[in-house]
Amino acid sequence: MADTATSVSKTAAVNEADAPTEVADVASGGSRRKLESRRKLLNAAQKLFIERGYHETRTQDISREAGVGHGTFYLHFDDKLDCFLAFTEAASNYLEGVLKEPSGQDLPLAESILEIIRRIFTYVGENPGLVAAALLDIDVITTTDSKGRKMLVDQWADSWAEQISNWEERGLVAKNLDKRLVGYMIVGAMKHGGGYAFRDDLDKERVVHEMTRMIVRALQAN
Amino acid sequence: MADTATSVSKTAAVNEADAPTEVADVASGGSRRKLESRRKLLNAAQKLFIERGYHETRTQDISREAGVGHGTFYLHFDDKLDCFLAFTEAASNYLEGVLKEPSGQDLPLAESILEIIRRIFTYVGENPGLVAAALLDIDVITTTDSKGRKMLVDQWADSWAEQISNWEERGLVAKNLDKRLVGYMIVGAMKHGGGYAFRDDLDKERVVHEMTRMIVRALQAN
Amino acid sequence: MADTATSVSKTAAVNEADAPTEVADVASGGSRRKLESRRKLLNAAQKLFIERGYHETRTQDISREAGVGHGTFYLHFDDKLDCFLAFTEAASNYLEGVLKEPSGQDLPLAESILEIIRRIFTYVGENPGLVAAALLDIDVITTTDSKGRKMLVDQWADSWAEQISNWEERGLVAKNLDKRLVGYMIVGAMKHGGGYAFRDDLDKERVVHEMTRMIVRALQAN
Amino acid sequence: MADTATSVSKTAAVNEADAPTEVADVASGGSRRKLESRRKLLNAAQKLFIERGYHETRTQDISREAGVGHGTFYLHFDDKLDCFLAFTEAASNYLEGVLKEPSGQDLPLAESILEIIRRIFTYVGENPGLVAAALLDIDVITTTDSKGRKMLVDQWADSWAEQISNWEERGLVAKNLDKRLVGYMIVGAMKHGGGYAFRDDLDKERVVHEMTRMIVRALQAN
DNA sequence: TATGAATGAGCATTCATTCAT
DNA sequence: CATGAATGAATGCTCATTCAT
Repeated sequence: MADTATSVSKTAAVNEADAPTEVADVASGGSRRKLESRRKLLNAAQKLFIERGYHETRTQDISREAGVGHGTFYLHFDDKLDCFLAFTEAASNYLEGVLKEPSGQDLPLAESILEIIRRIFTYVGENPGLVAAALLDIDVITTTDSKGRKMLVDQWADSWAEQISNWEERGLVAKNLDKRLVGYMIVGAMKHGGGYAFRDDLDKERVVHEMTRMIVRALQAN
Repeated sequence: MADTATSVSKTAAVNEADAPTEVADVASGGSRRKLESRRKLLNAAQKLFIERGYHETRTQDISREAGVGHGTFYLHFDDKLDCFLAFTEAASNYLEGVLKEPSGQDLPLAESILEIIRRIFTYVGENPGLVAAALLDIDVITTTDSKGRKMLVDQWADSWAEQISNWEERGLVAKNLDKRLVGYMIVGAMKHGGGYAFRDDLDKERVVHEMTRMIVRALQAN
Repeated sequence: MADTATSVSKTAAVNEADAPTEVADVASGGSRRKLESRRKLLNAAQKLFIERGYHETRTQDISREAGVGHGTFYLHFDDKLDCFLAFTEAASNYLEGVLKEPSGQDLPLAESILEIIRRIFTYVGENPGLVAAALLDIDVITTTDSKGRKMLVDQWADSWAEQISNWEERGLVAKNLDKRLVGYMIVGAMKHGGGYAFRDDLDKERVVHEMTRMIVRALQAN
Repeated sequence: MADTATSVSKTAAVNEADAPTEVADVASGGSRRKLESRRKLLNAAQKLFIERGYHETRTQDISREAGVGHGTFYLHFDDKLDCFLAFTEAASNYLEGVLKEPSGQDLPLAESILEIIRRIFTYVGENPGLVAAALLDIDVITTTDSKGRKMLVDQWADSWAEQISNWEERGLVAKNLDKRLVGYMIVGAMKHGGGYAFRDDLDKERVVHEMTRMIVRALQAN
């Protein structure tokens, strides 16, 4: 009776029960069914957004791919963007996590960043296209939309800014940087650099190292 | 009276009035009229793409804004993307130019880059939103579309790659960089960093310097 | 404790709370629960149909407003129209009653009609919007629908026709009237006149008198 | 060359070029074509709104029935209601006209009203269902909608109110009537009475006379 | 009985593109 | 060259109704 958990698809965990607010034990009857639908939808959304991009994906396609009725889509999402953002959320959460728990507390900067970037690339590798899609199409909508929804780019830039503050306090990076600006620059660099590496199928390890080296240098004090 | 026409998309001034000086040489009667329409359309396109983005701009709006019949639009552009690319071209040309003629031949790297970035920001400042729009919405379409049209991001990344090769030969930057990758990273950094700076109205001079410093460091050998 | 239930749609009070007195006679356990649901639904329906009209009211809204599951709606009504008609019934019954028992048997016509109209307006006043809504939206569906359901307008016109026959026999109104036609005319006049009076918040007493006067005159022999 | 006129479908003139604002002589090229489309659309709308009512008529059906592309519909009307109102306009105009030019200036009231009602019935007879449809479905939308569009019922009640004022000045009707209220009552009476007469195919002449008699009496002073 | 998740036909509306004039 | 009316496939979203639990 206790802890039925049902923590659906874990692992690289894209669309797992998205932060089961209510401690998620039972998920009795209908609730379980609903969760199941949502998961299907999210999986389908992931697949299609990645393959085709935001504008080229129809809400109907998502429903069909998910194998549920089209009405069901709107049972779970307010609108198309809401679905996109939900799809994005997993990536967002992971990416944020990667930055928040800088592996070893006292690693030198270079190693921290290497670790971060390697993790990101691993994640990206395991969730092919996810990040690329999540980051790319996002521009479609002006950074923050009318309903105040924040795009992944912005969320991630914030995370970087925070992490850089962190490093600054520990004297690892140059002082007086505009962290936000730097955050955006790094996100942009990784997004476009990563996108290119992905498309042209560059050697991952090399890319990871090259990116790391550049970012480390860029951040250094001297 | 002499020296007419052809000035469409030439220098910093993208589609500016270009004072339809008079009759004159190259352009035959009809051709001049055609050029005039195209110019109007491009001006309108620029305005709208910048204000609203690619997807939020209708071809009809462009025609209306330009004050020409809607059919005229398709007299000058194959399709909507063609128009977007034409609008983008001015920026592309300028941006490429900025990178190709690194002001003084023998400036130290830092100064070259400062110069480049300053020029870009000046250009951006003079053509508000142009670059932002040109770079941003582009993601919408997967980098290179079915007709093989290349997006500004890619063009520009290429330009940087070339310039970096250049610097490498002169021993100004680290060796063995994957120039393309670095090109994309810089473009991404500038795009997102610049976008943020623009939106939050940061102090231009400061941004220019911070960006420069970061890029210079990132490229340096040691 | 005696005399319970069944009071749904009985008198002036349409779906009022009807103080679920206690257990008691007729209604078996389950039945009482069912009645309770139905009452909630009818109250919600009344509120919403009046506030928004037929087409602007969703069956889902009714269920939610009633605080019952949406499935429950279809446990009590065949379809949306069925619910609308049930809501309408109370008004219908009352209206019919008003016409059937012309208070004093031997009042002069003018007083009978005054009485009728006053009662109607009182009823309407006590059930704000009820009649208006019940009468108005009805047109939406062609007078008598495929399932042979009769709209309030028609029912009421019939009642008037009957009553006019009555008066005719007693020599109070002109002879040879097409009673049905007259019935419809009166209903129409009251519906639109009443609707206007309601919307513009005219003085009730004055409206009652003016309507009475007009209808009395219209019916008189000479 | 002068006066090309093309005064389309005249007669009981439902959808004729709807008040050709610009004196409508030429209607050169495209303009003529556009007018033609609009007429087709309006004719189709009339047919369908009458046959099926507002809610049961799809904008697509109208386009198909008109033999034009569906997009064309929105070239001529802002939305579905706009189309309905346009369809209604002809009736509105005619009805208003009937009331505004009370044939002989000095006819006795009974004859004026007889004339009015006869005209209306003739019009209705010649445009089967038009008025019925125009008046009926209208309730669907709360009298005056969000865009401030006024329904036929209200327009017509206004016209009657005006005409009654007129008669009052000439001492033909009772004094101190609330003309608006009376206007609505008459419209309601005619709408529902007429609807009934129409549905049950009553003898027109008899209905006209009976209605006239009732209205005349209702309005008289004594 | 009650529930609410699921359904899918249906709908108003948009917009890139074509083409007769 | 220019025009703008016409087009219709496409799309996001709704909602009355069903049904498994």
